[in-house]
Amino acid sequence: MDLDVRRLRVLHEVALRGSVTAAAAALHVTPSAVSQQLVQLSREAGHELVERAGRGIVLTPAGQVLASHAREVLGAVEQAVAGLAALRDGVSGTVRVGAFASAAGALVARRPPAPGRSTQSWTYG
Amino acid sequence: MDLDVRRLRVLHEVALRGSVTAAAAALHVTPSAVSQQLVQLSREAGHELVERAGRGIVLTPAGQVLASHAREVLGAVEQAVAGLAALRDGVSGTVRVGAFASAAGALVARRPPAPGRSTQSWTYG
DNA sequence: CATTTTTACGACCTTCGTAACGATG
DNA sequence: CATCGTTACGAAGGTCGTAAAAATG
Repeated sequence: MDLDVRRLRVLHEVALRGSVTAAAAALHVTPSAVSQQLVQLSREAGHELVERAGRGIVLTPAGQVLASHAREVLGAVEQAVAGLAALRDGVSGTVRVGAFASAAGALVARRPPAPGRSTQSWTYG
Repeated sequence: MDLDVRRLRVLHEVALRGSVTAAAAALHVTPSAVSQQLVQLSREAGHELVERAGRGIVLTPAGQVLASHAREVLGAVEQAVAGLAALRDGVSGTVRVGAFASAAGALVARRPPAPGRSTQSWTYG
């Protein structure tokens, strides 16, 4: 039981758009896939996350709580991806820090890695 | 490409323990599985994350950066799980907020949900 | 009856362990 | 040569789409 990112994204999208169909369209999958992921996620979470309301669905309180946490997780993942992209573009990194020290410093508004330390993580982007 | 939580946990464990074998033991899987997950993760990340150093391995700078972000993601997931557990134990939730208002207030050291709002997330545990 | 969600089912993909191999001190 | 990491490969499990069914206004 690991609360997979993919499933959390599904829940987030359902919460955001208010329907399985709309979430499926946004995620470029079928409503069937979204529905199945929700079943699996609620099994993992130990709570019913959505319930039918008329022709659509609404999130249960547990679903709203988990959706809120899902946004945190997705944000952290997004930051990780941004960190890798920054690394790829040479904003950070061992070798290029010296070459781009001043430019990087202005860009990130943070101190560059201390000399002698081969790597250091700081705010990028 | 979604930077799966399971794979980030593998990287974190490798970073923490300094070897594939030790990480595999901690995760109750074989070194083969850890090695394959690292290959897949580095493919997704677009960076080499580890490199052989003598008989063991060391993280590359990119690996260290991603491992740092992995800790953020894992922390967020952990909070989500804690949130669900708290919900299951009745610390939060729509119906029980009124009944346990003062106890919950003391327990969480935060204001309880405003009356009239059916749900609200705040610090628990 | 149109729309939305869910379920049954099969094809495809992923992941793991075993076993063999390669690398290193 | 003992130990650590990687690769080949097959079995087991997971995920998705199609199609059919169920629910609702």
